[in-house]
Amino acid sequence: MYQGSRLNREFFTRDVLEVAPSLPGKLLCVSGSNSNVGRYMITEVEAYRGEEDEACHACRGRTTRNEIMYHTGGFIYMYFIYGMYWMLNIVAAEKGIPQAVLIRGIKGFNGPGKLTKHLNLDGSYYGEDICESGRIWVEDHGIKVDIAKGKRIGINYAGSYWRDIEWRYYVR
DNA sequence: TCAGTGATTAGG
DNA sequence: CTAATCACTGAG
Repeated sequence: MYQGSRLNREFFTRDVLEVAPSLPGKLLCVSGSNSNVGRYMITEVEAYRGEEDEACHACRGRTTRNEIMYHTGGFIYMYFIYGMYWMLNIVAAEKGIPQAVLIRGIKGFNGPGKLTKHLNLDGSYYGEDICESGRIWVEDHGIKVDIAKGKRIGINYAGSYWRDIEWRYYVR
């Protein structure tokens, strides 16, 4: 079976506006408890970019929850929302710059809450290094996809500039 | 449109 | 300690 190349530190330490649009078409790989590996094509992501971004969790500075966003790119930021759902994010940029990509959809399971539930991703993945981890990583299989972009979802509390900026990228 | 559901956060 | 909030989902 063809093994794609694993995305490395160099890939994730770029600015989130470079990392996010290059993720749709890549394969999210998760090692199950039975040691089988599931591979799922990423179909939709959103970029959250620094303390100035009013929709970013780091917009009010560093907290216990968003601490990992300040690490160098490639670490996983998981958080629990609405009492039910885990959200999967991958940290981007250099150390000290809080940026992350929210994985909103994979082929067959669109919706950030649905995909984490299906893949059994929870808080135990918080801080996992997606460049080195044995249970979650991302591969490039050379799949070419047509990327579209639009406004981010569910951030109506943010000011109009941040609410309307088109930082959601998805497979057309 | 709206409720479910509980961690996180700011503020006393 | 309290109360408000929330990068969602599914039902009506």
